[in-house]
Amino acid sequence: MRKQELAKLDRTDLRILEALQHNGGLTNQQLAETVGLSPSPCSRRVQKLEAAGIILKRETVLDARKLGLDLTVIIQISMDRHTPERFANFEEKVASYPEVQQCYLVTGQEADYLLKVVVPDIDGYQHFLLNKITRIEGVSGVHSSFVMRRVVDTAALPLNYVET
Amino acid sequence: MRKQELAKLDRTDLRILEALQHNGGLTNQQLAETVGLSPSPCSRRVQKLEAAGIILKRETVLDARKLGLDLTVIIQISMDRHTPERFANFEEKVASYPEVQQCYLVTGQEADYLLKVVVPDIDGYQHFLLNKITRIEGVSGVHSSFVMRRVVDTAALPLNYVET
DNA sequence: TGTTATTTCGCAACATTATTGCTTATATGG
DNA sequence: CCATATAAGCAATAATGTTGCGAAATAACA
Repeated sequence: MRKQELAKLDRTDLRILEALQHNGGLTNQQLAETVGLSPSPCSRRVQKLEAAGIILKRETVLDARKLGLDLTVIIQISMDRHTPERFANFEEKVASYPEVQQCYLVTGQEADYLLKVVVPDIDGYQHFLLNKITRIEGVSGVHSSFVMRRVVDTAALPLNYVET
Repeated sequence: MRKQELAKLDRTDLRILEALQHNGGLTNQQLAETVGLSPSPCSRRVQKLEAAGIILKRETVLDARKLGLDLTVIIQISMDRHTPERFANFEEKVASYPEVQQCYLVTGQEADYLLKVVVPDIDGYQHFLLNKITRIEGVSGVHSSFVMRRVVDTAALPLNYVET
């Protein structure tokens, strides 16, 4: 995995990305006005950013509470054997569970994987843990932290670090 | 904070939400075809879902690597005193840092807060930690886990649990 | 610094898409 | 089984996105 080639972006591109990060529902006209451009070059820039893969995808964020999904859990998982096969199998299983919003392979002695899962309630979580996670081969340790308050939750990146 | 009143949604609403979750860039026409509806009732349903707050917002997801943001870190933070003032101050500070994508107040003895932050590299992380996080009053313990691989990363909720 | 080449802009025309009014159909409840 | 309410589809309208092209600005080079 070679070092990613950085695209050359000017301030206008960054302003576009910044605006879209926080409000993906903006129309091209609104976006154009926000960044001080007429609609046509604005649209062309967005197309370029999509073609370059800098804009990965659009997501629609739903209200979990209003859908009866009241429990979010952060799970730390450790594996007994660190073989590529175990890891591949674990990742494949985990990726197939709709409850899993995030799964990262991380450094650290306490855990190999960090997961964020969403379920309706404790019962649902117990079921998920016992019937799905702990049944995956190689899972040796599980530690759960329950989310009490969501202070920050966004996909927005710190674009202030990006060179122009 | 009383129990959230669940909206009554039929299968069509759920199909709309499911489609939009994974592809917020769908046009209303594409969405209508996906869920087997003509464009007008489809548009009206989406408007209702937005008005009801079930659709919270649209986000545009960017490629961190292509922007030179190569390091994602999960930070566990513990506080020395669990007073509301300390917590409020911490949360206010944390919410103002663009590097912070997520911050949750969680249960557990190891940590009070779990953060996910994005920075360009180790240097940037060190700077963030020393000049921002550890300077917040009350922060007594910090443990960092570095993300090596992103297995799953989505905002999509498990709508299979939602009653129709 | 003058000149050329390249890029990006904005206008206007065109194409596509979203939205609204209204009628018809489909459920719901008495 | 009829009355009422809810949602669907069609067609017209409104709004929005997109493209070609000439002008302007910017950058590159002599």
